[in-house]
Amino acid sequence: MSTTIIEIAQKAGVSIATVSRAFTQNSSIHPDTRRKILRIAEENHYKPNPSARSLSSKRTDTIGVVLPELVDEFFSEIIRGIDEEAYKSQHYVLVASSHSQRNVLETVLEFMFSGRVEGVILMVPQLQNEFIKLISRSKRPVVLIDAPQNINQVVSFNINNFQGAYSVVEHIINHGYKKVGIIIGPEGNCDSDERFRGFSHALKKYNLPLDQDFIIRGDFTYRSGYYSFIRLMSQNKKPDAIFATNDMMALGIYEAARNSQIKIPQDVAIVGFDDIFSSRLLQPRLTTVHVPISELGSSAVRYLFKMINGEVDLHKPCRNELTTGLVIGGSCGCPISNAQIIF
Amino acid sequence: MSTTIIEIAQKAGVSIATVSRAFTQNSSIHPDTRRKILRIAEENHYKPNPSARSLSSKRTDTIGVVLPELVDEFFSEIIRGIDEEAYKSQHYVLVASSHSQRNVLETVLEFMFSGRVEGVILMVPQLQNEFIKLISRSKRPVVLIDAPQNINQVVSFNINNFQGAYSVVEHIINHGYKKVGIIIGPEGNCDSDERFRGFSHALKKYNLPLDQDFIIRGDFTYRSGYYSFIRLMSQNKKPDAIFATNDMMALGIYEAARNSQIKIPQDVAIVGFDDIFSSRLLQPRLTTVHVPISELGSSAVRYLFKMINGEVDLHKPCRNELTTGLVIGGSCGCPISNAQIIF
DNA sequence: TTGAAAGCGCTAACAC
DNA sequence: GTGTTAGCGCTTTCAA
Repeated sequence: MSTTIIEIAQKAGVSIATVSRAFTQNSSIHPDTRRKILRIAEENHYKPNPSARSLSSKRTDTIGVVLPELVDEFFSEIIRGIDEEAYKSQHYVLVASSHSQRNVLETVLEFMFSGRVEGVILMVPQLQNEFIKLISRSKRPVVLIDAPQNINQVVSFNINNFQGAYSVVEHIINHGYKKVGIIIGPEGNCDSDERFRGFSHALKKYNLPLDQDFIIRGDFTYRSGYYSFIRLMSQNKKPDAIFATNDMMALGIYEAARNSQIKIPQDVAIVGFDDIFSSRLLQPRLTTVHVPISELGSSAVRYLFKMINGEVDLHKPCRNELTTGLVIGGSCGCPISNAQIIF
Repeated sequence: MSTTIIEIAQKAGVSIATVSRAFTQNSSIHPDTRRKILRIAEENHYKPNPSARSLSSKRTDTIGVVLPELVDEFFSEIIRGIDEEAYKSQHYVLVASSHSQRNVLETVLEFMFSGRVEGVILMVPQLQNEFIKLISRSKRPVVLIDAPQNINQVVSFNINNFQGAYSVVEHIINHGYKKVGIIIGPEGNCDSDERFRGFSHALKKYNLPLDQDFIIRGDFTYRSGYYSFIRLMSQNKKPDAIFATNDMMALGIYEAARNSQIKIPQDVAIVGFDDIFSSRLLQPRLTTVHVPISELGSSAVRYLFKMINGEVDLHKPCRNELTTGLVIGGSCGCPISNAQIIF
């Protein structure tokens, strides 16, 4: 077959153990011997066989990533963050996006119990109890991305949805709007829930009422933004500002507004959440909450490695919130130029 | 450690060979025996150890995917296509995006020669000869996504850039525009080259001159679209239609046009290429070329499996072009409503 | 259809 | 610092 350790050992005139040592970091071997072996290995295109290596060492140099089906906008950014960090630590990344056809739980189980990976980064929108139990018992480290607030038996990295929502809503309140509506996300979605909490908290802080007529449930899609806006604005009692709990719905709102000749922000102010690329193209530019996506991935990996290396306790719960930022556009009523920033 | 084949063999009262057979597809084993073994395995949370398995069988059930750093818009779609198809064939997907800091060649080599994967899907924007040689000698199958037209020693799946460009340019020519400009992509980029070929061919076909003043080099970025448009339109001799060789540049064009009070399509018609999400938000909607992204990934994987299974020759070059589609918006002058389609 | 046994290529004690 | 050797957990002949 291909070159093995034996061949290299023979050519270098050493034992296979020594060849092995040449390829492992912390092993006592004479620098000259190592150099020689590595040279010969190079010449013979020799690479240690990963299967053999991990069979005897129990290490796989691989981490698993389970991603949900939907979050398109995040996907590439998250993976980028993960891959970059994994690469720094010389690890490979095994991905699995959890199709509808696929049983997510099964995939995770497979990942965790088959010994294919040393740890798992898990991102599932609706986290069931089943998972939590599994994770908290797992012998392999698992780090969640975007875990519900109320889950506290796990390690997770999250966007600070509450703070982000609070600050963007506070921003519009400071503009003087008093009838602030909200289009929330799908039921049971933790991001949506937290963003709603931030919204409510801001209203309360500024003594504004939480009007049920101004709360509409969307599902984070463009389409639902479109129709939710129409519903909100066709009531007798109309909001003067709307917080779309994600940018995608804000895009839908813009179209609906255009179609019904409603001016943003003159007739109604709009703010979003996520700072997706497309939202920068809107006229006026959308005021929204910036989310540090790739950081979410890289932080998760960094922590995962700490767990793998035993620097932190595998089962010590740990919730981490990444700070969001406010992106000011013209949609909230701020007097900025309509011209876009060239990015 | 965790459960091994021996334990299961004992509990089932059979030899380890039989347990092994229960887990492999084409092996002669009594259905009852298999059922029993699988049940016991399930009860004991037993999964065959992948390293051990591939050490003795030479199979890894894993394919490698090397992606370039940039193509964000494609990234998630491509991976989705790949993952879905790989999942159907019970394979895992090992990804590596080739950061600038990383030596792509090295990664590919690692993938191909370390025995970690059974085949590789490779997507690199600028393909050097070094690669081609490597691939055509490789013992492991390699499928390229988006390979230059002139490379014919490899297996590749590509967008039919020529046809796509031809048809969208033909479309504007049919509108009666005679002074058609083009903003091309970065030097040496094969997509850009082919799109330019399609453009030229259409002009020639309809006896329109290929005016050097109407050819500007961009680099596929928003920014370059912006500035290239300004350059084109500040000449004395202005084009009456512009083919932006990707949508991202068309987005930049729209902003530049807005800033300089140039009306699309009244003053100048614009068409793009790629059909990215953001382009659907433009007013008027951009006429562009739709690209079957996820199909690119899944077709590549399907073919890779054929190679892995020995159904096709590893080194028989094979170029595949996926058909593009025309997406008609208002930017070319077509009389469609400004209202967007709700998608 | 099943079992026995020889590896797959490497790592990690343990000796020297 | 280096060699010897016993596995790691599985697949796959070969026999029965």
